[in-house]
Amino acid sequence: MDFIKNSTFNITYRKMDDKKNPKHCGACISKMPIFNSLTEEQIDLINQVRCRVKFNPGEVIFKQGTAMTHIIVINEGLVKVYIEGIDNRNLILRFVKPVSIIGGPGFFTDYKNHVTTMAVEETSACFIDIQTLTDIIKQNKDFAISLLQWVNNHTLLNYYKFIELTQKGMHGRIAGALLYLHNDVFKEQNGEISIKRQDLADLTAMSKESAIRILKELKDENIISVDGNTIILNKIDNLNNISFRG
Amino acid sequence: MDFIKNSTFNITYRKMDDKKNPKHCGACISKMPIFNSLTEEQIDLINQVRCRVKFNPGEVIFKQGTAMTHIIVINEGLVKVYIEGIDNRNLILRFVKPVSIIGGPGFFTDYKNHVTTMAVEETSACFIDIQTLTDIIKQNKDFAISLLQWVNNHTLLNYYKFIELTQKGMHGRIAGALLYLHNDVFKEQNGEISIKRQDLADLTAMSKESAIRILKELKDENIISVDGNTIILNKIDNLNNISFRG
DNA sequence: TGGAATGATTGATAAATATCAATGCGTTAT
DNA sequence: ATAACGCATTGATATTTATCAATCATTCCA
Repeated sequence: MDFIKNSTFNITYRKMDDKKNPKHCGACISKMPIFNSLTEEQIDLINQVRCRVKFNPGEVIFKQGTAMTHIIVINEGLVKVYIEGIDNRNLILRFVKPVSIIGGPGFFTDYKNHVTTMAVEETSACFIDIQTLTDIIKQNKDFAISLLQWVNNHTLLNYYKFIELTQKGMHGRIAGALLYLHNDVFKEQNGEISIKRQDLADLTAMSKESAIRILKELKDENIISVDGNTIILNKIDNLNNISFRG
Repeated sequence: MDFIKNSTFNITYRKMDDKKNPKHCGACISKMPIFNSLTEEQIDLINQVRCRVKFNPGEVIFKQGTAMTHIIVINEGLVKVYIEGIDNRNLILRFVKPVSIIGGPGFFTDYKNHVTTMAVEETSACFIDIQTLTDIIKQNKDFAISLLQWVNNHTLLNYYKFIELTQKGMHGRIAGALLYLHNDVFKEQNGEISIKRQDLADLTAMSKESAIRILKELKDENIISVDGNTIILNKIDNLNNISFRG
């Protein structure tokens, strides 16, 4: 099971990320409230069908437009979830860190991926096929309700994002994005976050140059410190004010 | 049941909208795919607990921030669903016409209304309490899946809206909004739609003056005709082009 | 070690969009 | 009738934001 035979080239190679592959995925699942209602049997079933894969930074996990055959659980690393929009412009919806599930609005609708998911750091993810998941949902109504709760939570975040993107100026959006990264993505890292300029622009729906300029202003006012992709938030209160004022 | 005693003023008055109140709500429910999987008993239950109310234009049905105690079904009229954002600016998420259900992301999460729903035309709506609906969901897994499908469909529309609002210029957004109103809201009305200027601005996340100016340009090019709140789409292809180009 | 590629930065400029103020125009209330 | 109100319109202007072009730094690779 841990070794895969590639018959085309007649090579036996070790399954990727095998060393860190825990014996049973109950450990991961226990960290996600959405799976609270699963029975032992259902967890076992997931454990049997799941497939763990490692991705390097920049590698696409799901591509927008392809068939949605699996959902994934991020075990390690960091990924960004974004919509590929007009003229090669992307809109980053969120960053996802371990341990979290990534689904999509294609589930129960057209079974397509409507976003692209890309590894930002070295990432390992478990793939769980839609059919298994559907079977479990049909067996377990509490799990269905958990899913509804999960989706509704995301809808709520989308509502906030609508206001963030359409009713705030660039300063407010950048401050909001930095706070989001601090509070939700790079927690417990002492106010230190890490993001590429283009990603910051894609997260706030502005041009890269504009994002850089706002960042520079914040740096000049000592509200943040910048070193490459690392940004240190020196004055959170100040950022909160800027974000709030818009 | 059709008459309500108001004890404070000792007046017996006819329940609003009583005349048009159908005997049983099966008729409405049959028009909404989301309710396909309900049993006769479950439809009867909804029929017993629902409460039909009429609203005048401009009246708020649900107010953002209040407790979410019911979902509604729009039977007649037209409502707008919008987020109340910053500095009294609103963002209209969608218009809803009969027969459709209006829920919200508060369901299964914090049980609050995260949007405001307002009647645009004279509207009648049936209120169904959350508890009854929850009971039915727990009885009927297919209904739970229908709900998931419904929510996911809305998420997908929200994704389109993200791109619409953040990656298109004002011309594209106005054209897109006019086409949305034509295709989804004022269907089968010969290309004639009706909307206030402020609502068009709130739908496209721009100032009212900007919306008016774009509208005037389109009128000067004979792409649309304007008479008060009535707008006639003369050249749909042209609007599609403008919307597509952004 | 010298490109070549990638990403960050800056300045100059143009384009997009909002704001402000004034006016007009119906409808409603007194 | 007249005032008051809400909504639409227009012009002038200010602000916001994107684009373009050039430069710089860093890494990676042959």
